[in-house]
Amino acid sequence: MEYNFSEIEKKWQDWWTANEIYKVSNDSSKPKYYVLDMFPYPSGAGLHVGHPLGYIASDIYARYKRLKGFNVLHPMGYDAFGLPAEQYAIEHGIHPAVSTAQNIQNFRKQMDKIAFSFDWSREVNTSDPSYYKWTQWIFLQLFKSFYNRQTKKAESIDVLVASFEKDGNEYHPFPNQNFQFRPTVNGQPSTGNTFTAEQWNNFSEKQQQDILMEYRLAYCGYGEVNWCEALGTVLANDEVVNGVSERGGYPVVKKKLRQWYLRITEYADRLLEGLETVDFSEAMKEMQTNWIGKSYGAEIDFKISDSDKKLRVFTTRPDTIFGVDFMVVAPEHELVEEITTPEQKQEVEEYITWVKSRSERERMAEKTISGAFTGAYAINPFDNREVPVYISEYVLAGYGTGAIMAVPCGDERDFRFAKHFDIEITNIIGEAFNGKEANPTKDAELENSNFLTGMLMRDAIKIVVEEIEDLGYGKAKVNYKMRDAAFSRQRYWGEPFPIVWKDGIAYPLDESELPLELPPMEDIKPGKDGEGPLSNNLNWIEVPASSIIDLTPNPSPKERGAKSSMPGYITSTPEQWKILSVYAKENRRNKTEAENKLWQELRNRNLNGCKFRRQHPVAGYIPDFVCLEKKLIVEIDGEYHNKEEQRKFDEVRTEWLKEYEYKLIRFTNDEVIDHLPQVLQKISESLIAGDDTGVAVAPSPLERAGGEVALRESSTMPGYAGSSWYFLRYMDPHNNETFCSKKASDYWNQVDVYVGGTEHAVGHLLYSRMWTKFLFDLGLISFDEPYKKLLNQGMIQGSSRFVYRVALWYEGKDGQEKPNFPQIVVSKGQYGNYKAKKEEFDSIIRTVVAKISSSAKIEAYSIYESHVDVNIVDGIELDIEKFKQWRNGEYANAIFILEDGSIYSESSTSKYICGVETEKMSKSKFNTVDPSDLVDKYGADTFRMYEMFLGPVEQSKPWDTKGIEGVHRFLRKFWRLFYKEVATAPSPLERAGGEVIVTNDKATDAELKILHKAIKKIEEDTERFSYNTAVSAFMVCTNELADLKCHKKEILQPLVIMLSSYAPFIAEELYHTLGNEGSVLDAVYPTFDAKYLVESSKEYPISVNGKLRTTINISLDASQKEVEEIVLQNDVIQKWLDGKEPKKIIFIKNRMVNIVI
RNA sequence: GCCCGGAUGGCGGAAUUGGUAGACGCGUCAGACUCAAAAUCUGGUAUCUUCACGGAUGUGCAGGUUCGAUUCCUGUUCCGGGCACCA
Repeated sequence: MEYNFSEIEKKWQDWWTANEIYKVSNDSSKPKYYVLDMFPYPSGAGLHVGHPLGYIASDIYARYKRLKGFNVLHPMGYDAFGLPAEQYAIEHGIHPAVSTAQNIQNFRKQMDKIAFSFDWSREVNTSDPSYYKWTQWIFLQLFKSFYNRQTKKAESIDVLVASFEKDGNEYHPFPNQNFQFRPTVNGQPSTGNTFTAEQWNNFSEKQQQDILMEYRLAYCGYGEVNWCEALGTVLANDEVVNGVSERGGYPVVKKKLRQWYLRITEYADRLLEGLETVDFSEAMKEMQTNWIGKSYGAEIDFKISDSDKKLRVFTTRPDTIFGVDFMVVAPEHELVEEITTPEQKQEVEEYITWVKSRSERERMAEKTISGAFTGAYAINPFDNREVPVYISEYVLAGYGTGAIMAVPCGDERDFRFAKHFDIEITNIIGEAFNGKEANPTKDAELENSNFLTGMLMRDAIKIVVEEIEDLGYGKAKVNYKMRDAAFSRQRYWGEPFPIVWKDGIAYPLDESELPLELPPMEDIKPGKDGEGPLSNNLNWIEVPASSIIDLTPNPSPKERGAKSSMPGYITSTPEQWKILSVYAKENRRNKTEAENKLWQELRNRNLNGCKFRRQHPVAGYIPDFVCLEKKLIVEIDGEYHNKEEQRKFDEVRTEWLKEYEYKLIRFTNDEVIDHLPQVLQKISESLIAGDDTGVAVAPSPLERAGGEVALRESSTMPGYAGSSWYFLRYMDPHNNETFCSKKASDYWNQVDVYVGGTEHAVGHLLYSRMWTKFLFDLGLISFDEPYKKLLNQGMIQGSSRFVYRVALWYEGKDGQEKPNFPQIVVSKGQYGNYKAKKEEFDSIIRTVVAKISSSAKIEAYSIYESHVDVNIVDGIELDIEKFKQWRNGEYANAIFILEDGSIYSESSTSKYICGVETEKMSKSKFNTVDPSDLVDKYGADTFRMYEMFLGPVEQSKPWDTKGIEGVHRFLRKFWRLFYKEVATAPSPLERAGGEVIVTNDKATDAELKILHKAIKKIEEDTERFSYNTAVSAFMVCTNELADLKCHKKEILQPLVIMLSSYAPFIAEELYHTLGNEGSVLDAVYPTFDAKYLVESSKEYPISVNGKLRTTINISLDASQKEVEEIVLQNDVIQKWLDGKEPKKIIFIKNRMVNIVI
């Protein structure tokens, strides 16, 4: 029988689904194992071959662990909030919920083909209210908590309030030392950053709340963002290029906006300590450590000359205090304005304006020195030396105190700055400084340094710090590079904050009001003054103030009878139409029985003379039937609608259509088929009612509240909110009482293996580690690190293919390309000639042009590289016929100059060779490969094994489809160990007569050796995620068994079981071929027995002076002396010794022998 | 600019602890089967040199440590990832 993968894969996929083979219980006597993939963002582009790499790796491991007797949790879901969907909505008018639902369906379809052992009953989606209810809930806990530095954990804010009431903030100073606390009590300004219990009790509510905000783990503050006025929106650093927006090229400036933050800095030390308890790569730990950036140093205050102001700097090198030649302050530092002298004012302001347009990335990456002198001088507290104060972009406001003391002899940037501004450099390290470049050493002896002179810098640090503290010039300080995490986005498509503002105070919603659902909005555009799009939705954003005080639930938009400011159109915009009409056409083709039945009645104005349209786009939706005049939509719920996610989708749709003042009625499939007359009656009634059923407009909240209105937070949460805790939700995905029951999290505990890319090294991984620690502090879970082990998967890069297009210019055409002239493309080798042997190539082009037109004369020509779809290139050879059809026949009439310089015709023997380059995989580069295409062609098993065979999981590598055949051949060869194949038969049909050839004969030692060698290798490799070598071990052992013509069940069954984690379909089929009942997933992993691999001798490599000269077979029992004798007698060695005595003979048992002469 | 990775035949890669560099697969060449093609099977395939045996060179580049280095150290080049609103 032939290995018919499509039949086999369909068969077992259905069988597994029917038997719910992947369903995992929280209740099992087996030990647990949790294998998790990083959340995918369901992008519109669908999966490409890079995505499944990690999923296959984790799937193999999950299946392997199951065979090893574990209860394995291996879930999948979607990180579905995000900017791309919102951007798509803005550009195409398709609601994010809709495009996201479509994308998810597409992802799921693609994933299902690859046979992942995901327990889909646990699927989560961060944009689903039943999920983000708990994201909001955790946010509220963060909001209601502070970090108690005494107990080193998060605690309820009530604890803090109680402490304030009793002792003021004596025991809990403000976490942010830069915070300037200046409330007035009874008209008197307070001093310092402390307040007493009495003061606290006398503060107004607003004052108290402002103070508490300084402690909350989720708090609202102000932060600088890249603001683009023209787009009315905030931009990411990489969306800003040279001071203008990447999209549109509009100016971008820094702007302070109100932002929510997570006080992750409070967890900095614990995040560092935690790294010691987890199994992450050293590189990963290093990246996180560097990100947190803990450094020890000192804060020193410098007085400003002729002023009462002080400039506070942070330095890690207080030992260089006598080498300070100038100060540099961040341009946005609040002191700048106060200390700048009138003469310098203009220069400073101009510089600040310029810096405002620079992204932080640009500022850090900039090599060119820039800055401006403020005109002010700072006084070194130790020697009273006055040094100039500059501003420069290389000092960032957010790091340290936003000001540095510059020591040009010890710091490279300071040195370059000094050179640029001609500042005299003080040398405090003698010969260690050569005057040409700074020397950042800590090991030089200090000179010119007052009381430190003669000391080693390293030792001086401690002494200066003590001195600084004693003299009151400053204090020792631990600094972190990490900043609090900005937690709000001025976007629509994210979790709404469960916060209501009134008189500048943030009130949390009552937990019973969660989830606070994202309201449907038709037009997603930025709000005013940097507010999020939600601020435009007055019906949602405005809340009666009374609802805060008594915490009564707010009426839903539905209850309020939302009415939007709808634009006039009743059907889709041209843009929407363009996209949706394709789907609509598809839907019309694939009509169901019910749809057809109803359509026959509705068409031709059968019902009240109203015209119905079928699958006609309305806004961003395609209703089954719509009567545009009466604004009535009729939907039929087929099987398709029974799915959970589809229902959600439908709810959104209904909500939306209401906004358009459409009415929607819905029937089930069965109703239409079995009760058509009743259905028609109902539609008819709705049509009549439709005449006067305008949506009632309820009074606005403002009216109801009698003018007392509070506002919801208009920002939404960032992408990492939902993904910071999702691993917990999988444990208990349907729980309506809590985010995850303690019982479930106690059972599943930490994620044992977490698979994902290094691009998440410092973002997602740090945030989710912090959330875990927080939930642990509150006692909600019993572990404080989410991921026990991390496996980093490499990226799969695209392998782009190029054709070389000749652009011709003709005489008299003014540098214009002649229209209607066939395209000319040249093969890669000829493109090489164009560069190397121009004359030879010129004559080819002339010949070609002459052939096309005798009159055309070329003035000049040049050649451009142009991406071509990798899927129509076989390796590097272009499929010319497919290429001619590509992109609607853009190249249909093209002339191809082949590798040998000839012109392509049907009888050509030469080929068209494409250029190759490794680039990021992206649609615009035509180098994406859809896994589904490969699965269709070779089967999921082949695809899975090939992805693993490409190379180590951790390593990035370019994708090349070419090698997949080899893996496919291996699976067929493996198949032939079980089934006889008449290879010489002329057709597959005739070859299919082969029968099962597995025998129950006793295996020979040689066969057992092959088997156990494979068990050892494959088990070890699987255990350490070295899948490429494991696949290779399968190949080796299959080749060896085929050579021995071994068809014994004793040998084959263990192999099938091992193979099942890599190629589950073929393994399941062959497992049944061997006569087993049940699924191979529940088989037991074979046990390795070392006794089959015992060797008595080894073919030793013999080197002379480290160079291999020969090999000799020597018994493994031989002693060094015996080995020396054997080796020295060997002819080859004799020759190399050339009569000399060896100085030394190195013998390492079971390894090698080396003779040193 | 800063932090983290990576670099081995024509290609993807192997060498797990410093011990036979190139396993396995692709590609390619030759052969078998076939009227032919496909499929399948067998064998060769780092480079240079040699009729051959063999020899020399070779793991981005330049050094170093070692009896011995793809592996350890120093420097350096190029490529990839991250740098806080892409996820």
